[in-house]
Order: sequence, then C-alpha cells, then structure tokens
Amino acid sequence: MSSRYKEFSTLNLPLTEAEILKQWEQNHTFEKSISQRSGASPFVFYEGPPSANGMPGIHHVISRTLKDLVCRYKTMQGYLVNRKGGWDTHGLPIELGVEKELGITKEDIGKKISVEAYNQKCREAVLRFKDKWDDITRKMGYWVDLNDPYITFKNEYIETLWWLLKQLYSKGLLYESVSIQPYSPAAGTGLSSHELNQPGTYKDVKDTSATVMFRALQNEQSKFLHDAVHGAEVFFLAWTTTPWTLPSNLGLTVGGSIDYVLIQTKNPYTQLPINVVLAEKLLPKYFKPEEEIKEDVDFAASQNAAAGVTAIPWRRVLQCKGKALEGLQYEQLLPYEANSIEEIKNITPEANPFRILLADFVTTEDGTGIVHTAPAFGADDFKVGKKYNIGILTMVDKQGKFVDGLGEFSNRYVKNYKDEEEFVDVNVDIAVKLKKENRAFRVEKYEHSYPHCWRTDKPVLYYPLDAWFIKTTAIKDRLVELNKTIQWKPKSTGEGRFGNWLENMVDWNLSRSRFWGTPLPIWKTEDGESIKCIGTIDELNNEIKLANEVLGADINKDYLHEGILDLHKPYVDEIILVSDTGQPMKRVPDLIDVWFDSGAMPYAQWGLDYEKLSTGHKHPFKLPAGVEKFEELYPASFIAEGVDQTRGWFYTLHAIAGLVFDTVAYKTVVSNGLVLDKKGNKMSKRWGNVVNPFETIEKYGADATRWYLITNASPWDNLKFDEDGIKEVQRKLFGTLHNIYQFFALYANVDGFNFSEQYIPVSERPEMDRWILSSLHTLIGKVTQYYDEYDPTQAGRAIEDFVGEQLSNWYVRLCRRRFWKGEYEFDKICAYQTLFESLETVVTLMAPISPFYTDAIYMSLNEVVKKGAPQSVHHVFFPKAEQPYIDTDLENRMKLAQDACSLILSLRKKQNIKVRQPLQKVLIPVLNPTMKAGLAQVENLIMAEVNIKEIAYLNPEDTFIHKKVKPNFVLLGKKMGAKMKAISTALSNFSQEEIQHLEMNGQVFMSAPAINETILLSEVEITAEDIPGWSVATGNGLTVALDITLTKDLKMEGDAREFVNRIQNIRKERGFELTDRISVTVDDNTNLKESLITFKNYICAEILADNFSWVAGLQGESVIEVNDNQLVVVVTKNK
RNA sequence: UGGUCUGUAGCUUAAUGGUAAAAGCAGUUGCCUUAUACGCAAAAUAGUAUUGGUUCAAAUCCAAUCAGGCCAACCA
Repeated sequence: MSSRYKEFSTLNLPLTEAEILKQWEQNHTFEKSISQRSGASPFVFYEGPPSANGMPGIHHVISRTLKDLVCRYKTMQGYLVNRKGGWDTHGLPIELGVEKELGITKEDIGKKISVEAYNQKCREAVLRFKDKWDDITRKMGYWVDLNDPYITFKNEYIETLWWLLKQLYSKGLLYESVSIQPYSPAAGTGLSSHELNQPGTYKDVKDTSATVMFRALQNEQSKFLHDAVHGAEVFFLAWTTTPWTLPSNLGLTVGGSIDYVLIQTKNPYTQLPINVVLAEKLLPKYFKPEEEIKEDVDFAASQNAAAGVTAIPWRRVLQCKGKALEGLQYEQLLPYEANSIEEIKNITPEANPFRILLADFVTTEDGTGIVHTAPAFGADDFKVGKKYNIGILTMVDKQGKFVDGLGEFSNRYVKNYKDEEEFVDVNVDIAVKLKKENRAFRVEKYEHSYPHCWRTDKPVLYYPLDAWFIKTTAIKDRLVELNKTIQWKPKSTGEGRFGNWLENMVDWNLSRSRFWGTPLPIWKTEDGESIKCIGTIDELNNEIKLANEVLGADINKDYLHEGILDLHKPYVDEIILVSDTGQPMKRVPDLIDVWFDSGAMPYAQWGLDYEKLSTGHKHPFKLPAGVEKFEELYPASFIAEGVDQTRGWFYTLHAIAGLVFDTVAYKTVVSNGLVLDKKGNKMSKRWGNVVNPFETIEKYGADATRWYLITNASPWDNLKFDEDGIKEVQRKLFGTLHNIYQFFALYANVDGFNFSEQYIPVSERPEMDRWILSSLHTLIGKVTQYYDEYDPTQAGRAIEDFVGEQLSNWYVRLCRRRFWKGEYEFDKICAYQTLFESLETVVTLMAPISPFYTDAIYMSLNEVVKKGAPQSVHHVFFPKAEQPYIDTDLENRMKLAQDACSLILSLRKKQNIKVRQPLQKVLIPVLNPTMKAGLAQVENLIMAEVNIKEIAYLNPEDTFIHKKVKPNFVLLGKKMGAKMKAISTALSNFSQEEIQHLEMNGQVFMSAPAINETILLSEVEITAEDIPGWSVATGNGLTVALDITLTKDLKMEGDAREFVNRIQNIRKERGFELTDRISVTVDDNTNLKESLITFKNYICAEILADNFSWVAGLQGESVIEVNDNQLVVVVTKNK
C-alpha cells in the first residue's frame, strides 16, 4: 500500500490507457470480473459476429461501445455476464473478395481453380484481419472473450445448423420450390441482390413496349360484357415492356377496387371496330377527350374513313370494379406447340390458366390497369400465379433464347446477348405480328430503368430457379405476437420497421448457388422422389456406410474410415447416399443463406451434445463449465447492432427461435444508428471520408472516443462524427476530472489523508459537503435509471453536468481553502472524505462508458485507501442512491446561491468592479418566507463567493419592489381552458396594489366579463422585476441589487487583496512549496502603505509570511502593480 | 416506388402540448487562479424545413409537401 496518491502530470489519455490495459491483462481483470460473479443470476448477452475479412471502422466502435457498456454496467449491478465472441466467416463478400484477389469470376470456379482450392482460399481470407479486429477490441476496451470464439465455418457449428434445419424439415417447414430471381443469361448465373445493388446496375434503356389485346371468351360469366356490345368481341388491354414474355403469359391481373371501363372503339392499326377493357383512370393515356362519342353509333361504318385520318372515336359502354372481372377467361394470345394447354398441364397438372386474377400490386400509374402475368418472369406474377394456380411457362431457356416449338420465334435471343451485329429484336417482330393479327392496340418505344448484369453489362432477366425455402409464413402470427414481448430501443424500430416486415413476411429463400458456405444437408434421388435431410455428422457417417453397403464398391470410399472431416464443398458433394428403395441420392448443390449462420448463433455457438441428443433433450447443446441449463444462456437478455441489421440478424434470430423453439431469441434489442461524417454523408471508401478508428483512439484515447460516441447523440440516432467533439470531451470532462483528482492528490498527500479516520456521518458534515453528497446521490439515482432504460446518452450527460458544474466549478472551487487552510482536523477531514467519496463514486458511474481512465483514478485512490476495495472499478458494485443523503431543499437553496452569485458577478462585470474588490452590500427581494429562509442559509457562501460584506432582504410586503404576476400555465390552463388568454392579459395588467392584495389574501376574484373566476395565489407566479434606483439584475425568478459605493475601508481592503494575489504569483513563479514560510520587504515609498499596514495580519496569514518590513528606496527584482500603483518588493524563503 | 426515421443558432445537441426556445463548441469582449487559459464571465446569434389544420396554448399532435438517412424493392 502506497502512502501517497499518484500524481499525474498533464492528462494523457492514450498513455494512461496503455498502462491500464497492461494491468488488466496482467491481473486478468476481465476474467475476474466474470468469475467473481459466478453463481449470480445471469444477464445473457449475444455477440453478433463480425466478419473479419475487412478492416474495422468507427461504426463498429459505436455499437461495440454500446454492447460493452451495458455488459459492464450489468456486471457492476451484480449479474454474471458471459461474453462469448464470434466470427462470421461465410458469405458473398468473402467470396467476392477472393475472386477479386485471384482475378477470376464465379464461372472459373471448378475450372481454372478447383472448388477445394478455392474454398481453402476463402478459409484463409476469412480471418485475414482478425489481428486488426483483436487489436481494436483491446484498444477500445471492448471486453469480450476472444479466446474461445464461435466460428461459423467450423464443423461443430455447421453441424448445429444442420440439426436445426432437420428440425424444420421434420416439421414440414423446409421445402423446395421455384423462386423468381435475377438471372444473367449472358453470364449464365443468378445474381444476388447484393450484385444487383452495385452502382451502375440500373440503366435507362429504350425498349419496345406493347399494349396488347387479349380476347375474352364468351360464356355465362362474361355475358354482361358481351351483352353490352350486342354480342361483339371484347378484349382486355394489357401493357408490357417485355413482349418476349407474352408467349409465357398465363393470366391477367387486375386490382379488385380499381374501376374498369368497357370502351367501344377502333383498332388504330387495322381500323377494325373493337371493344376493349381497361382501367378508367388510364383512359386519357389512350383516348382523347374530344374524340369521345356519347351516342350509340355504328363503329363499323366509320371504318372507311379517309386514309390518314388518325382520330380514334371511342365510347363508354360499361363500368365495373376489378372484382367483377375476376375469373373471366380469355383466349391465349400467342399459341404454339410449346405453350399449348397440354404442355402447361404437363408441367402443372392442375393448372387452370388464362383467367383474370386479383392482386393488390396493380396500380393505375402505368399501362392499362390490367397486368400481363407470366409467372416465370416476375416475382409478383409468380406469387399471384401460384395463388390462382395458373401454372408456369418458361418459354425462354437459360441462354436467354426462346425454346423450340414457338414457330418463327423459336431459338431467337430475347435480347442481344451474343453481341450479334445482325441482331433483329424479336420483341419488335412479336409486336409486328400482333399488329397484323389485330391484337396490338399500341406499340411504342418506352424508356425506363432496367437492371443489368455488372459483369457483362447485359440486361438481367427474372427467371425461375429452384430453391429451398423455410416456411416462415406458417408461423407469421406467432412471430408477430412474440415480437410484441421484445423491448425495442428505439420502440419505433420494433413496431414500425420490424413489425411491418413481419406483417409482410414471405417465406425465407435459403438457397444460394455459391461455394463457400454452409451446405444444405439435403440429398435427393435423381427422380426427386426420395429426399433425406441430414441432422448430424454421426447420421451422415452412418448413411455414408449404408450407401456403400447397398450400392457397392467405390461409393464413398474416401469417407468410410474416418467419416467426413470437413462439411464444406466439395467434400459433401462427393458423398452419395442411398434411398430406402436403393436408389443413389445426390446432394442438392445449394448452400444456405449466411444469415442462417448468424441467426442460429444462440445454439450453434455451443455445438451439439450427442449424449443429450440420444435422450431426445429439447436443447441438445453443449454447455460451458458452470452452466447447468440451457435456459441460463437463452434467450438473450440483451443484444445490440446497427439498425441495418433489422432485416438481417435481428430477423433471423427471431425467426429461427420462433420456428424451432417457439420463443423469442432476445428480450431487449438496441439498434443503433449509423455513423456519418461530419457533413452528414454516409462514410464510404469511395468518398474517402472513412474514419480510421485506430488513429482516433491513438490520438484522443478510447475513453474520450467512447464517451463522445455515446453522449453526443442517442445511440439510435445517426451520429455525425466530428473529431472536434472528441477533443471537447477530452478537454472538458476528462480534463476537469483530472484536475479534481490532481487537486485532491496534492493536498491529501500534504496532509497524509488516507481515510484512516472514522467515517463522519453525513448529517454532521458542513453544509457544502452535505450538498455535494446530496447532489451525488441524486445523480446516482438518475444515472441508474438511465442505464436501466438503456439510455446511456442521458446518463453520460447527467454525469458531465455534475462533474463540470457541481463538483468542479462549485464544490471544489468554493472549498479550496478548506484543504489548505488550518489544521488537519474535523472540517478538513470532512472535506477530504467528501471529495474522496465524490471522486470515487463519479468514476464508478462513468466506468461503463469509459473504462480506462476511471479505473486509473479508482486504483490510484484505493492504492492509498484500501478499505478492502476490489482491484478494479469494474469489480465493484454499482453505487446505490441512498435516501438519507438526499436533501432536496438543500439542493434547491444551493441552486439559489449559484443563481445569486451569477447575477452579482454579472453586475460587477457591468460596473467594471473586480471580484477582489470587496463591496458592502447586496439587496435581494424575497417573495416568500421559504425563499428567505433558503437564502439565509447560504448567505455566507454567497458573500464569500462574490466578495460582499452583507446581504439585505426586501420582504414581500415591501412596496419598494416592482413585482410582476403571470399565470402558472400548466396549472391554470387545465382549469380555465379557453379563458386563459383573457386571464393572462388581465394579470399582466395588475397594479402593484393588486398584486399585493393577491399575496395577502391568497386569492383574487377576477370579475372581468370574460373571466369571472377566482384565482389562487398558488396558481400564479410572482416575480420581482425591478428595484427603482438600484443597479439590478434578474434571472431565474431571482433579482439582486448591488450597492456599488466604494468606501475608504473597502478600497484599502481591495488593495490588500490585490497585494496578496501578486505575492502568491511570485511564490508560484519561484516554485516555492505550498508550505514554505516567507519574508516580505516592501518599498516604503508607496500610496499603498496605509492599506497594507491596516491589513497586515490578514496579508501575512494569506501569504505565509513571518516577516513583513518596510525599506525606503528598496531595490529588487520584483516590481508589482497594485491598483495602478507600482511597488518594489523582495520575497525570500525562510529557512 | 413502398415502409421507416430525421429536419431547432455557423456546428453538435436540449426543451412531460403551457407562453420571452435551453446549453456547449466556434467567433467577439473582458477576467480569475496556492486544481484548472483544460478555466470564469458578458454580449451577440434561431423563432424550430415548408404549407395547412387541431387547441385557450404547437418545436412538440394531425395532414400534405420538400430534403436527407436507412431498409425493402424496381414488377406490367
């Protein structure tokens, strides 16, 4: 135990942090913070795994600070908070990175490089920046266990994923279906949404668009249409920008509540009379108002109109809602062998195509309000097509050309995918054919933005691809219900963004056709009749042997002895299983969505426990030492990530937990906003405005950075990152704290204070001490509440205010003398104990947010004062707000004193009178006895602080003061409502007599016609406004008047004080110790002699002078100036 | 395009629907110190993106618009 408090030189956060970090590592401070809580109730935290294949950025620092501070706080609250780290290691970004590095594309994999070698590369790339991540984790002070992290590419991890998938499969929640995905025929590959979001993907192109006519079948259901036009043909108009999808058409979709009209008109190309149906709102797009005909005329007669006449007369015949059209049938537009009804039924036996369907995605913005629906080539089309079971036709192959059996269009590319010079756009030919057949109503070029493949620059198609899905929609309602039990910060993300997402959820498309990821554990026979879903490695190994036994010789021969060693491609794909009927089964080549990896982390981080598995345990997962039940680790009490994870991790965690275990995965989730640059732009490498967290931490320290990130904006708001903000935190908060500590250490070392004296009960301490301790405990209460509400921003701001305003600027400043004056006895000990306690407590409150410097102070304090204190601030229990300490009245009257001082100082400033110059008197009007009593208790303080000799009070009944009255709007507003305006005006016009009357009687009846109400004294606020004839200042309901007369005595005292100040400066300049005694000699020839002699005793006491003498014509090195008088002095240190 | 969040002094943030919109930073002026120019004080700076509405009372509630962020999409 040291006997002296460590005294630091100037504040150097980065240096201090490095030392603390070393100590933490030597003393295993983090590990102990957990082991010390063993047996305590757990607070479960999940670490969202970062991907270590890129450099960490400042945005990682903010979300990790948030996680860290909650975990530290909960630890201090007495919980056991385990923090297992993890790494996300699969996924597209990693693959793309490797492809870029190797200079290859997806198509080259398996050709130029084997899948085995490629995956090996990925495995190496995955943890490329692990060192950097580990480094930032250390340096920023993020406490997480990185010794035993979960890693998503490990077999045990993948195995758990398989087990989960098998649970889903067994419940019938995992199924294969077709999904419509972006596909690049030129590159021969599907595109991920990530690839589609590359810049420049969407380009404006001009395409041939056609409004085409589908002929309605005449039957009972369509009678109302045909009757309206005397049995003539009726056509549905539909618009498309992709005529090549027309041979695959199987339906027409309308909006149920949209108004449609039947129009009698002529085909502009053939001039034949026709009747068409389209949305009423879109009539102006096709017909001119002036050409509308109201009466029933013979349209066929106008057929012979002169050539060149472009007018298209039209007439409304009938109007109906889309709902009325539902189920109407129409004739196939472009029938060929390949898309005959027999072929359609071949693919989908129960198909019932060529009907009108209802869906709510139909709008009346474009086209005709009737949407041509080809289920193969649009996600919406597919969805509505499936609902109505209209089948599916894919008349375009994977190269992007029409299939055989489409007549003249067979084998033609639908877009110029091969860069043919003679390319003739098949879309134009289709349009021409339809024009000739009286099936096109309008054909034109249409410019729109359309996605293109980023590799080949060719247009992308939406194409049906086989995929495996998780039937999340099956438990949609349950997921919505469970979500309501989750505490979201901010609330709106949970209710709005996440809630909406759940409401509009679709099944989870799990398939990815990539190479580096968790393989889908599903094997199928060639004919697809038989399917096996594998749940564990053991199960797979048994199946491997079984297949070898049944199918014979070479099957799985490499995997017979040790079983499978790596669950990745290509090995899993080499394994052939056998069906119950003896057929060989191959694995479905897909990988699963990486989001399943991270969403399954609550289970997979532990791995499967075979023993529990064999007994059918509900949670067959391994458990870390000391944990008895899985329930101690699940669900999470708290998780936090960026708001961009809403549809990512937050969703997959929620979905998997709901699907497999019917619970939530987390009880509280904080989604933090993004970090923008100081102009509010998103940080991106392209803009070069990315902030390097290493540099920031090195420059300003992790503590200041963390504090800034947390207190500048609420975590869920976006943060505009500005270095100047960190500087300010460093300077203001940490600088101030540092000075307070330094001040304490300096004097405590002089006096040898080490808290060995008995703890002095608060009630016995001086008012100032009771005040700061009361404020401190009020602060503890606030901070605890804010932390508990996951609102560290408010907690931090409250602490900042306390440290800066209360502790430093008021308590320490006013109490300085107590530390250096007088003997080491009661008052001094009180001061030390109080300041010690305040410092220790305040660093404890701050510790979760900025863990380093607070620990440095904590340790320094307790190196001298070891009251059996724990080794680190992170091991102590969070302070509790103790009611006995809290004295609200005291805090209020101190506030009064602070306000009074502030006002008096502002008056001094106005009059240009220095604080060192004493003044005689200040006048304060008091409005009620409470105020007077309060002020009276702090008047000594005020007088000392502003250097005034006396305070006089003006009583309420004193007519000397000008008062003003105004309503208390909160109270009166509710009661008076509409009369408020009149009351407010009337009150402001009150005379001084009326106000006094109100004060004496406690109420007043206002008889103005619009009011007629009695107003109570408690319902108004009376303020003193002015004291005629005095120099006054008003603020915060307080008024002060200053007597600025300078008497001779005051003047002399002022001189003395100035003199003291100059001598103190000399002491400091010469580097004297605080306790050194001195002798002072002053030149006899000065106007100040009278002042100095009068106050000689005071002066000597202040400057610790034993001798004070006068010499005429003194020569010396020090010439000082006191109130415009030059003066030579000689100061010498006494031996 | 849809959903959602945000918009307050030059900048960063405050303000249970309650009436001269509060701070800090930067700039200006002056000042203190046996902890502190990393400090203290003063003056100045906005009428709360816009437009309407509800209300005795709106930065705050409602609607629309505009701008920005995020998420999802881009489908005829």
